[in-house]
Amino acid sequence: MRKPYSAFAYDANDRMGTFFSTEVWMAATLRDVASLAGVSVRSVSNVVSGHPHVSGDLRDRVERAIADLDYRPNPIARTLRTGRTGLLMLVLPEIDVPYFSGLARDVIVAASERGYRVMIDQTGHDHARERDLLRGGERGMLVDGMLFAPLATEEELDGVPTASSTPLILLGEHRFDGRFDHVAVDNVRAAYDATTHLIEAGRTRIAAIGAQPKLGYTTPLQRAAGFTRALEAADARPLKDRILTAARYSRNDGYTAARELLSRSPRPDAVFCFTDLLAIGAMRAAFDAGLSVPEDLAVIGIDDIEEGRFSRPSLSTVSLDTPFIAEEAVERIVARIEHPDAEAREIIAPHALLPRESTTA
Amino acid sequence: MRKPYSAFAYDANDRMGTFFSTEVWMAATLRDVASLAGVSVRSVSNVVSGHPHVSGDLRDRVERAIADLDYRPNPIARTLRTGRTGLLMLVLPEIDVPYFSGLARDVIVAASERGYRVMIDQTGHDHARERDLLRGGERGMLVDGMLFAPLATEEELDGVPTASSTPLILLGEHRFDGRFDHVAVDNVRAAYDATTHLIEAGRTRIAAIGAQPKLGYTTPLQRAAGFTRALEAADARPLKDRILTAARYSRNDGYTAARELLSRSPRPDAVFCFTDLLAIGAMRAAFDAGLSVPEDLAVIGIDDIEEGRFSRPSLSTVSLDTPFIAEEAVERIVARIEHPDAEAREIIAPHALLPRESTTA
DNA sequence: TTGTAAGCGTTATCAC
DNA sequence: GTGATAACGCTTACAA
Repeated sequence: MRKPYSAFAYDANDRMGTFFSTEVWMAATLRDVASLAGVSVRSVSNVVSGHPHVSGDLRDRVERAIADLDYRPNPIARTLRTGRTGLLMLVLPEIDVPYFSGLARDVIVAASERGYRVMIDQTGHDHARERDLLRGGERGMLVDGMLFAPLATEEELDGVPTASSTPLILLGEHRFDGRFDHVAVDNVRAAYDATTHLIEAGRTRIAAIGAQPKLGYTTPLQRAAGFTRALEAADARPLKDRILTAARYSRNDGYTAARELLSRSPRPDAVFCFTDLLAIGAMRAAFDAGLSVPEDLAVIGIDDIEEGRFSRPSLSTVSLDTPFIAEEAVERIVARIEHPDAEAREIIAPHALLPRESTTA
Repeated sequence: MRKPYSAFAYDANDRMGTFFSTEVWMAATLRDVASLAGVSVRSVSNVVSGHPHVSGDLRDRVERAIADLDYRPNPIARTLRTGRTGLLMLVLPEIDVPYFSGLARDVIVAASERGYRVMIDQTGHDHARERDLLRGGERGMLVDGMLFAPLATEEELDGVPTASSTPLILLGEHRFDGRFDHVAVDNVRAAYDATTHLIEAGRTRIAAIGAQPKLGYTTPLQRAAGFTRALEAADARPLKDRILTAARYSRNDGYTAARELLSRSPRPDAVFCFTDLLAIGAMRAAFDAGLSVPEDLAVIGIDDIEEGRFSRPSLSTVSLDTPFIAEEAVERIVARIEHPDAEAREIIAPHALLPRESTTA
């Protein structure tokens, strides 16, 4: 039974009265439950919030009233009072990039295990938006904590008020300055491992795709560094202009860059793509140019998206363990919400080289 | 400048006093702004909410105070008062299924253009969860409206209180009973078109993948119906057990089902998959069996996910126009939030056959 | 153990 | 046009 409400016979202090035939239904409140059960709001609140000190008889009466009225606590009112929303915000560039949708999935699951729900914010590479989010714009008050995954520049991270603002966890970047909790990926090492794999497969003319045209994003810089370092370590003869840019890390950007690459002479015999999506595009470009992978061109990416396990050939890659990242990030943010002054920590997520057909067939 | 707060010298009614050296900072409230500007809270609220009746001088004073205090309105308090959260909830089975992450992306964009933000709820095929969401569980009060995309059964949709509950838009199903707004896909027709395309390509032993093992989900039933109808219309000789089940619409389910299919004799020469993801898996199964697509097996899906445009061969499919669906769904939900009693409408999203290499090379 | 009442930060209803 | 003040529905001292 839900409580009826009629405009001309409504009394805020005694809404339980008679049954009116009307179309408007009001949600029951604590006070309605209290007055139906003949107890105080305090007691009802105790029952609802699972407070320990309630006698069995009273609890029964209250629970019956709750069922009768189909009462559900209003989360907004509760939040205004307690300051806790039970909401986490996950900020990422684009939800439909497989790596990020996979991460989102894992974050949602991990959060729900700890009683939190997740709002997703797509920045769409909008820097003003990212900065606003970091400074805790209007939205800040709506969420208990933020998981921040976009490709951010170091400058962007500076000037973020560290105390006072919404608890924040950085995801994926590597540089750690002690201000924010940080679940990182060892990008330099991941790129190093991928490149070394190409070298060990006997490739000698190795290029890369994924540098950013102008902005100082940390991730691409680190992956480029790992690439270069691996070539130096192997004493490989450097290709001219060996790192191509890709603005968006889309399949199409990989396609375009690879086509450019394949028109060169001498043609590269291997390409390390900063993400799997770029690699997928690169492989397609090779086929369209009449080449075969890996015979003419070995291709490797980073991310281990499922698409690469089913592509033809299957895509060699470096797996980034998103379940670990998600799990750890949620655990950290929950800890920080409870202890805002705890020291910031950095956690490095494991990664693993996964050789598949695109480099080893 | 942000307002300082000190435990031993704090006065709720005059928090502007002196500057204390302390670590705890409180967010400024309307009253702080009012007292700094020397006006009433009412006037500040007017300015903040863009109310028309405010004199220029007063507005200036208030705006300066807002800037000085770095004041941001508290969305929770505003919500408690107005009943509007500015939040939409998008319910879907799994965010990392490309079709749904694409839809989510488009919904988030469309919502943000209308001043709404989006919470995503992953049901993970949990029926109890879906039902609870539909009945407006605790979460209901947190959002202004719900966009419901999971594969729901008809029984599930019955027993949902239609008035009184959170505004609801159904996405993707076809049956329309006039109770809920509905942005639908003509699943029967889409499946019919895909199947007819295979027939016209000269295929004679056509199978399908994607029926659900037991539950009465609407979408698979409709796609199966379209498939059958197309074969009947063409007077094609039916294959025995021609529709295989796939519990989750994953690449792997497509792979498994296709492998079963390809071991039969006579072997099918074409397969219609209820989704692109199943089709991707089916293609890989064909390659692993030493067959080629489309020569030995033509493959077509539904969804038009980007992955299919880059796969080898590229995947023939039926495009579902998610931007249209998202746009329309958000427009409908916003309209319904504003006019709860408006008559429920059904909108059919367009679809289009996209023949590609997997059926026509 | 349970009741009373004071806010949480807004918006909206009254007066002026 | 602007100023006091009462809600919105909940949690939680403080009392009993």
